[in-house]
Amino acid sequence: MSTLSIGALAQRCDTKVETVRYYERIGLMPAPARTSGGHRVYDEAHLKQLYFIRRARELGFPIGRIQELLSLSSPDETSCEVASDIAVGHLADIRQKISNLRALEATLENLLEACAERSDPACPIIETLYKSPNSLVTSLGRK
Amino acid sequence: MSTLSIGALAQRCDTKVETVRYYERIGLMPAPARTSGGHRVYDEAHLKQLYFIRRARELGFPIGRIQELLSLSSPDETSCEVASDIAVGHLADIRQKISNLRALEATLENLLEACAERSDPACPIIETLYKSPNSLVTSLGRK
DNA sequence: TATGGAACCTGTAGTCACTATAGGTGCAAG
DNA sequence: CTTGCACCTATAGTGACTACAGGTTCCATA
Repeated sequence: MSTLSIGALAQRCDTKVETVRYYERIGLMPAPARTSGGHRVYDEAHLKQLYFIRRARELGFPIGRIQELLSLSSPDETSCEVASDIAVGHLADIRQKISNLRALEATLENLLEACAERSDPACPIIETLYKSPNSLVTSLGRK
Repeated sequence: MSTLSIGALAQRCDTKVETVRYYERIGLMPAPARTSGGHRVYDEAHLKQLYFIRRARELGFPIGRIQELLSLSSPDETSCEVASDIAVGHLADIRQKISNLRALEATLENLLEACAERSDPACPIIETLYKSPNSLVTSLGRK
């Protein structure tokens, strides 16, 4: 029954108006009805879908994966297994990123410690960056 | 004495040729000499600078920060303090990212556990994403 | 010296997920 | 009826590259 303008919809989902239009442009949100003047008119179904999208984005799912998740919305066993697979893959990505960032963190900590303790005038950060080309960071996983 | 083609330079720094040209275009690398036919000719100084840039990128420094670090290359105390400040800021960014990712990791783990234990036919991942609009993830830092 | 093919050149567009701007139009309250 | 905010489209910008198209140069071999 209740309809929403794009601004009201965006506000309810903690999104920007431009983002909603962007989702429509890329086909992530369906095109809504329009007023005679051309303003977009949304309904409850749009609201639910935008919630879904925003929550999935909050969890870091890329838009392609969200498309897949949206296409699984008939709740049977198969779709849950597919959704789990998508989430497992995403979790693996997140863990890889965490471990890469931790390696960076350790390296930077070491460099800063060297700066604090330095005796000669050269800056250990600058010096280290100029040094030989083998990897600074102990083990960065492939992307 | 020794000079390098763009391909040789890129290979030595584990970079792609296109990336080297990109760095030149945005002013991160100086424009090198050219052969009569227009091919770029690099020297030792370019090699060192590209090493520097790639190592800093490996550490996740954004290009703007690398510009700043490059401008500090006269090694006196002041420059070391500025470099440390840049690194401290960068370290803070990294730690923020790590903590955001850990929150995501925990949320996804919970969702996957719910999928494994589910009794009704609905998929907990899909269901959760459709639910109310307050934040799924316990505490995500701003930015 | 001729030639073939790899490496190089420029310029442009695509990636991801938005964000921002310019220049205009609709709508609803007062 | 007017004001002014919300809305509209279209386009370009972000970061750090990557990829392509269509052409040119270099150099090692025959």
